[in-house]
Amino acid sequence: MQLGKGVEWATHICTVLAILPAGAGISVDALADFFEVPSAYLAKQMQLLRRAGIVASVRGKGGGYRLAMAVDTITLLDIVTAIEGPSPAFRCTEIRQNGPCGLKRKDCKKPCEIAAAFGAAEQTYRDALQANTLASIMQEAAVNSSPEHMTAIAGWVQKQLT
Amino acid sequence: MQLGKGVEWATHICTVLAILPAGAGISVDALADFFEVPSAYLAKQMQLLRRAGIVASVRGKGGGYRLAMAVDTITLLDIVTAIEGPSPAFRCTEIRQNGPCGLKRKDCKKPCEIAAAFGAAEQTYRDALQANTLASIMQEAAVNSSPEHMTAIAGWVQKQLT
DNA sequence: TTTATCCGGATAAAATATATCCGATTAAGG
DNA sequence: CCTTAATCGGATATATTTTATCCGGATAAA
Repeated sequence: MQLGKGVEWATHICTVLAILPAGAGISVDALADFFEVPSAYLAKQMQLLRRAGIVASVRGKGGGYRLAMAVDTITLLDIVTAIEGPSPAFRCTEIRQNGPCGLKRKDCKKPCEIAAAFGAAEQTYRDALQANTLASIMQEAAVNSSPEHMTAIAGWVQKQLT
Repeated sequence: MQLGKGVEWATHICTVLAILPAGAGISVDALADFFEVPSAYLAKQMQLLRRAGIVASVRGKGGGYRLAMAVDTITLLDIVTAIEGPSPAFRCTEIRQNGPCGLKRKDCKKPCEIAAAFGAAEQTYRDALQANTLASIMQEAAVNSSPEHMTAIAGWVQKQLT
């Protein structure tokens, strides 16, 4: 069970978009350079974020991506769902309906105990992700980072806008 | 992010092994028939369970698989870890060390806030799975199942032992 | 018009999940 | 001892997903 790389990329990128001046955008190529990830593939992940309403894009020269929501309303769950889709990790194929002792479909309106347990566990996972907003992530990062690093990032962002 | 089918299969199969008379075993082919899953592939999953110490196998005629641990000591987490391996779903590739503002490796002894948040969320998931033992799953199933279904399964198991 | 940028689809390579097969090994039973 | 039944382990094959690239089109600024 693995999350795609896009989840890590998208989350880090949201933290960069979060420090953009209001109204400004930044290009996919610039973001790809910043993290040294393939830009063509990153572009795909950015489109997923856009379709989820997390970021917005502006076409044409001087365009780019910016956040489309307030940082305290974007959660890690939002990002994961945007990139990975909403389908749960545990796939119940209803094998209890198979074989010589298989149950009839009408007797399977409720999920089996196993599917229920996995579903509940995944819900705790989603809840934990939802408790982390982009704002809270950035606040922690601000506490843990050196001032030099933060000014370096701010300087790089500034340079992209010229 | 998806769990393999083996997780579902293995969990259901453990519930069948749990109702075997002490010391008895059941073959992979019989288990595959019971759930209508491909036996050759199921055999692979059973080997993973065996290497994890969850089940034991007896070779030769009359052999087969049986549980190797008490039902109240086998958790869903044990089964998932046996089948899927121990590696976490979120893969941190340390992209904070990349690019023009990349951090030095020595400044990255602690995981970043993003990796930490995902790690904590996965821990809640594992904790939730660990809270479900095979015993508790079977107790719930006993409450929810019809007596007819349970006797049908018991009868099928009996037939395999002859 | 030129340049920069996102959009969407087509395509392809790589990795993983799914599935099958077969020889080796082991044990029960005649 | 010999045959038969059964698992083990490795090799192999197929399908699906992930990762990645490319290109033509749309859009907007200079």
